[in-house]
Amino acid sequence: MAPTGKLATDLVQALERDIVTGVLKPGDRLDERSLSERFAVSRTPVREALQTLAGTGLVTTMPRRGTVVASITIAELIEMFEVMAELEAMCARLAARRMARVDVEKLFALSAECAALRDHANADGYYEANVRFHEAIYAGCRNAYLERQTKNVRNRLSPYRRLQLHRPGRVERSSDEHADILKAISTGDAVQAGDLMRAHVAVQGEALNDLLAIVPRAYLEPLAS
Amino acid sequence: MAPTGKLATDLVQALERDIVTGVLKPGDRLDERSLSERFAVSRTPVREALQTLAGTGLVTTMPRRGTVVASITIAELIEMFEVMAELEAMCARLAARRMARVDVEKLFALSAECAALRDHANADGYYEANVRFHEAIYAGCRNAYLERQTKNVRNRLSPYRRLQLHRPGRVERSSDEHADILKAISTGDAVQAGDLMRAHVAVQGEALNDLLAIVPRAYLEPLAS
DNA sequence: AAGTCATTTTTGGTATACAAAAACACATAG
DNA sequence: CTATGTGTTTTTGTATACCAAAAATGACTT
Repeated sequence: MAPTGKLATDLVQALERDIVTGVLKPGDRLDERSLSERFAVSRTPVREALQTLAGTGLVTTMPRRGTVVASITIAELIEMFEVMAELEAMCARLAARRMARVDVEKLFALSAECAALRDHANADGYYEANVRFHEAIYAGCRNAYLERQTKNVRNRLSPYRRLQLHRPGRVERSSDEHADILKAISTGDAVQAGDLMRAHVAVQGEALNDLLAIVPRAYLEPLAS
Repeated sequence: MAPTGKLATDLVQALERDIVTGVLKPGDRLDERSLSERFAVSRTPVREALQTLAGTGLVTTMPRRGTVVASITIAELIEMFEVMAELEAMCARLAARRMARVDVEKLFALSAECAALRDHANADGYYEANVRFHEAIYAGCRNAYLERQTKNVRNRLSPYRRLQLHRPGRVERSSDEHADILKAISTGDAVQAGDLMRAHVAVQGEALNDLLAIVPRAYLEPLAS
């Protein structure tokens, strides 16, 4: 009818946001018809959007059985954290060698922002600042491809990462680690920056056993519910 | 009409193969209608396949301007080799720690296969054996996610990698490096295996300046031809 | 009463049709 | 001769209609 002129790309962005921010939880069904009427478009662009999201791994499409927000098994979660730690370490290592002074200044500001929020018992606020700090380091590696890849893994893990910070004492430790990483970067100690970042990320992966006791059931079940 | 029952997934595989093997070269237009009649399907599954390929980065879709086989600029190529080297190094490092003895035996066989082909002036044959050797190491890291990611980067680089081996002396050196990497893996020296693999892959990236003089023009031009 | 098979219903996959935008070509004017 | 503008053509993007397959439900049989 009224050809909206809006692109299917918008759907990808909207759904991605809903998944990353947790509005849509792993395992949630993504019904093509409901989505099409919710966004006031036909099923075709909805299908294309889901296809794209399936490519990034955010949703899982089982042939003839529909698409759901991707659930990750514990084994996959551990694997992804292992890769994530290495990619972030690489970002930090390269950032220590390549980051411009002016960008390091901005990184100091972001670190201060994190530190300011650490005591406010505001885990969500800290989470946002934390994301900005890490993304500034991704950008600092001066490797756009690495930056994209790292953000992609982060996005897939984000529904699970968010829960991590609710563990007691994690915010404080995280903030301290940020300061150490920043110090290594600002002094150009690439190896140290990489090692610290790897540990900073890996500690979340290592805490997966603890996670088992905290996380809602739906987050952990494999795709076949 | 005749409902094929076959999945659009087949199209992805076919196109992927054509791109990876070089039948379709970077910059080639992928016209939806021609593809649909070539594969005897309608435009819908073709579009879905292209959407999927765009997700993996093998093709580039410019809104309203069609999709082409992804061209990579020199800058992107360097970036991707930088990431590739690190991912493969990680695979080798983990493989040295986790690979089963029986799989190491198979790796020895693959290495011997490479060595056997090194003197046959058969660059394509060596290329295939080389791929199998590397993929065996990916599998050996026992991290399916890392394996997928690494294969993905490799696929995107493959049109450019293939040319590397045609450089004089490269096959021989590559084969020697395989032997050294294998030795480190079989003795469980994880750090050494990682470092050797990183160098093994990175040397191709470092040779990009040489590549400039060899590669066909079409391979290097940015998307906007 | 329970299990199995058939039918119905829902939903995913494909094809076709239509609209809009961009590429192309030709013509005309400067 | 070149450059710009308009009309045509090609092609992408979206909508709708159709078909097939799987899940759900109900009836019949054992």
